Amino acid sequence: MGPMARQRAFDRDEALDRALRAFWRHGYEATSIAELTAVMDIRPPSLYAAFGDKRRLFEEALRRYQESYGAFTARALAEEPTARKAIERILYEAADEYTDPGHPHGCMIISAAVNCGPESSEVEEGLRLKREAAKAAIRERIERDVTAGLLPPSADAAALAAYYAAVIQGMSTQARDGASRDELERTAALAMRSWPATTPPHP
Amino acid sequence: MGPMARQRAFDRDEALDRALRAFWRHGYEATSIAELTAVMDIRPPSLYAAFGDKRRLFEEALRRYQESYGAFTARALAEEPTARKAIERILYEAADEYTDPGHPHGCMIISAAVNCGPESSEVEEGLRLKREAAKAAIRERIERDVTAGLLPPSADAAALAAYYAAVIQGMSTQARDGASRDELERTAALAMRSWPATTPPHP
DNA sequence: TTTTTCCTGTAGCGATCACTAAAGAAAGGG
DNA sequence: CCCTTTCTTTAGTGATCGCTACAGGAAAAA
Repeated sequence: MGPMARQRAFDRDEALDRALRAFWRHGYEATSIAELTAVMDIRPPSLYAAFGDKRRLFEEALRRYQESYGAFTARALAEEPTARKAIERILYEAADEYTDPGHPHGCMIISAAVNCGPESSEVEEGLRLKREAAKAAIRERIERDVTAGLLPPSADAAALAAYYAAVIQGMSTQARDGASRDELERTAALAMRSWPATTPPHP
Repeated sequence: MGPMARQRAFDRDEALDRALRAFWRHGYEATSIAELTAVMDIRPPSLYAAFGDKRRLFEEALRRYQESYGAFTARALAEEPTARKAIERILYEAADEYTDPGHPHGCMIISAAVNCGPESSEVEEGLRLKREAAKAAIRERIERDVTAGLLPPSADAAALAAYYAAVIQGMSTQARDGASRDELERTAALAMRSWPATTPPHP
């Protein structure tokens, strides 16, 4: 065995969580290394040794976001017995999660890379792909219910998925603008009124 | 008469329109003076002499946006005979306008100041107030129809306004992510299914 | 203690940020 | 012609950007 070296003096998990919240609130480009080192309470060399560079720190923070704060959509799609119940649950959990006073409002994947210069267009594109993937997951869940006969064949799964994706993205913007949980729950209730009849029109 | 001076060598209106499109696409902070002078085809001193500074140039571009590309919402609310027709028209015109290949996609007021550092929080707040004003205008238009008896007293004007504001904001995000006009029109159609019955339930 | 190894803080790298001083150039009045 | 005015261009300003060289300190094996 070779000699042991000095150990890290800060909590990597807590530092990552603080970076996550900074990126969540202000976005990728607008969060400077200076602000990151301030909220993480470390100096730049420690940040670069532990996380690589700003891009990799953001990507790791984003992965953690998806596994924690942003995991409720995948959970609902996997656990609920019908597409309708899954989407209803997503909307109401979004109303709760997006307005939680314990962390920044809205969805990080929707709002963390909207205003980007040419140097971070890859970050922008990465988040766009995640939004597309979320919309595709909703569409596939609806298609399953159409195939199973729970929804009429006339139900347009792609259109419904695009519609509910838009509602969710709008709820995120509203939450960032200060909307309350109750207001978002009323939006969720109105959005569910667009759901197609579960019984297909008989011939 | 005093002596006459040298005249401006560039078209101020066209330069403003090009700055507008740059801000529209990349947002306030992510659009640098270097990029602005490049697309406007002028040098920094000409920009500062004609428009003041970056903040004032953005505000003037935003005013022009509201008077041109973004004027369709106010027009619909003022011209249509009912709140329902006004909102339906807004949604379908948004589907068209947000995906117009002749200019950046989405809505500038929704997306131009999402990721802001502490130095441009006033720009962020200014756009937030414009979004709140748009939502309030929708709410007041619905309230007018409730008072006129076109909608049942049970219709929650504030909730409906928040819901349609969220749908519009979601459509803007979808358009920026590459959604087609047809896709947004299907979202508009689905959103209109949440409209309350025009005839109040009789006792 | 000595040695080895890696973390930590200071201090600063080149590049880019928004912005501007200074001087040349264009236009019409005298 | 010259004069005045204001545009234009060149060439920068100090500040901040993401990032890092370097030296010193901490921890454990020898």
